[in-house]
Amino acid sequence: MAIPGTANETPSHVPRATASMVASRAGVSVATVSLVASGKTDGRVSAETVARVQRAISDLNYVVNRVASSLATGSSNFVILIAPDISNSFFARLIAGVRESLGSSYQLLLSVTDSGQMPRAESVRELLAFRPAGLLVDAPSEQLMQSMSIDGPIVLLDAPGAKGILPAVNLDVVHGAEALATHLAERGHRTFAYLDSVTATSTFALRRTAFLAKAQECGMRQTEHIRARSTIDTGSAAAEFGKVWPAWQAAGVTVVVCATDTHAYGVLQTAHSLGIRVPEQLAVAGFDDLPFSAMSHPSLTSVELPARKLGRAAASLLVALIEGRVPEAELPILPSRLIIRDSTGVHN
Amino acid sequence: MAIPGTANETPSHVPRATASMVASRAGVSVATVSLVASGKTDGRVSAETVARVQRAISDLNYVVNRVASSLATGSSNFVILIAPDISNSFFARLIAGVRESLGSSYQLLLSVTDSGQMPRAESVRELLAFRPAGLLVDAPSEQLMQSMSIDGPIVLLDAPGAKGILPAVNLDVVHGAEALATHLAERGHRTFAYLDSVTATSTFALRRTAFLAKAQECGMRQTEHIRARSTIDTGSAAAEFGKVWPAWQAAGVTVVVCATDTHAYGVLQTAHSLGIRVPEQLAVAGFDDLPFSAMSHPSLTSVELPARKLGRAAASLLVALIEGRVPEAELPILPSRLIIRDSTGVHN
DNA sequence: CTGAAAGCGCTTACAG
DNA sequence: CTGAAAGCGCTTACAG
Repeated sequence: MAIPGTANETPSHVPRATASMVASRAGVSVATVSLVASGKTDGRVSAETVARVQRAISDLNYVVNRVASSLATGSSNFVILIAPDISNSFFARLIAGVRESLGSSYQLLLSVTDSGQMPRAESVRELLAFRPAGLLVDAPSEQLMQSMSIDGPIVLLDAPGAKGILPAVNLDVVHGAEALATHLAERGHRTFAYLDSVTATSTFALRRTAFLAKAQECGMRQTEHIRARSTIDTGSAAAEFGKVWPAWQAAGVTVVVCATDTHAYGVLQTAHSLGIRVPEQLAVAGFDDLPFSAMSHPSLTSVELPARKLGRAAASLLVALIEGRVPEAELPILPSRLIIRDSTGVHN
Repeated sequence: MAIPGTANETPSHVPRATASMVASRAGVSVATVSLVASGKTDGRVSAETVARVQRAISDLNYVVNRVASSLATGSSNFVILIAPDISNSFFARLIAGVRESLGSSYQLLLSVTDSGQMPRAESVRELLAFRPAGLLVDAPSEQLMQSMSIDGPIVLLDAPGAKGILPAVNLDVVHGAEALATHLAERGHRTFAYLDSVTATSTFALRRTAFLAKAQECGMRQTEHIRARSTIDTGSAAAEFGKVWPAWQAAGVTVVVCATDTHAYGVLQTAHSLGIRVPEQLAVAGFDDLPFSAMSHPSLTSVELPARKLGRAAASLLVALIEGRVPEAELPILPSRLIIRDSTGVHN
């Protein structure tokens, strides 16, 4: 079979039209073509000329070469969002929010880091080499924040450690984590375990420390074997939980708190296959409140994080920076909310 | 609070270093800087000069401006993947596969269409204006395939209708869909309903038609109210199922087949809240075999689609096209596989 | 209202 | 081994 568009079929690559081709077809200069193509004709180009150029543009299927115009103007119209893990509906909502604020003025392009990896300073530099109008970096590590030099509009998302280093929009993870600790203490839990993410993202550090602090304040205790880690992946979390459960059980653990709902799903899965009853024998909770958490078995108690608002706020701050406007002095901190469901249901 | 890096703090934007700044610091020409920066020095630049230029490069933190080099060479080193819906672990695997084939030679950037939308021809053109090295388009509509002009390396993924129009890598959805129909017929089902995606993606059309054909061949029948649609979203699917269930029930439907597992989760959710027992009263099945399908309640029967392999095959074809190599004549069709779980468990 | 020309920051023959 | 120069396709003052 001949593959369409490849060498074994004579591709017939029509060379892309340039402004000068349009110019000669319309009988004008490239300067005029540029004006027409970018809609800057008001009081500068006669209506008749505009019409003639537009005809030539559509005849030739001309599209302005963004590479050339970026170079000429020193600016571009796309924004890159660097995200550590995209296989998560948290991101779908985040992206939707970013889109809302970006509107039609900027194209959004995503750069996804490899699974379980953090965005690296090196890849940020490579991306910057494309000269995006701005950069959004989700959940960067402390290290990345330190090593990033400010040379262009950039906004961090969900980067609680960014204070004073770079502009950032954050979630109020702390209140949600505290509400969770209080809730568990009220249900009578005394010994908990924490299943963390392997990445050194500061949002995860904050989720953990905020929960731990409040839990201790409420009289809950941790044992030596209190903490385990896995990548943000149901399978890995399930395996990790299976490995540490014997030690946790021996230590009297009655509730496992997970860095993300995705981790929690893994715990539910292994608990189910080991015959551990949830929530009677073991309570489980997570962060994110992914849509699936309402329908897992049992449904999952989770700290809801306002992903869409986060995206919206971050992108609108970025646009302000790009356009040289001074953003409102106070950056919003978006509230989190505890959603109580069956996985922490009984135990009193 | 002063926002770091913004106008209210005197940003101190260090202007980015250019090749000519490096050149004057190292006491060489920009041509030589270019050679050193791109590693083309073999037998062309003396070791001593190379070292001197490299010092200047690191002193000034110089990074080649990709915009300028793209314009100069007429080519870039990034690939854009256009995807209709990313909030789905199918994509995490697809992307991982694409990455594997792209290696370190090309940067991958994703462009996500709005939820429930198909990639539009217009946005493809806008993206092309950035002059990527190549384009990957996942699950395009028939219409998009028709209207896309071949002017650069492009590969479609999961586009069964692309035959002969553009190069594409496809999944063998048909066998999986047929296996599902056979399985359901063996379980004694006679009347089925189909919950489809709203988008006009050809992969969804193929899933449906392949299933329908085989189901009829096996003696199953459809009623007038056989088909419903929703976006690829658990909540919408749940709502849609709730709306059509009375009609389906009246028609004697005993099994609902869904275009994606995400749809199926919605059906499970509504079934649960309506007190419909799955699988005793209603069997449910989907396509994709997302990780969650192994742990939903009940676990979900699904047609597994090899996302990672799809990504790998598509990207390696694209790289071949970019580099002007003639790809193997025969494009692989990647096999699908029926995974039978509890949601179609009994009923005999 | 329109065009000639400089310049964005690179790369690549071409001379030397 | 090294540099001067042209050119990639635009945009934007500047003249007219």
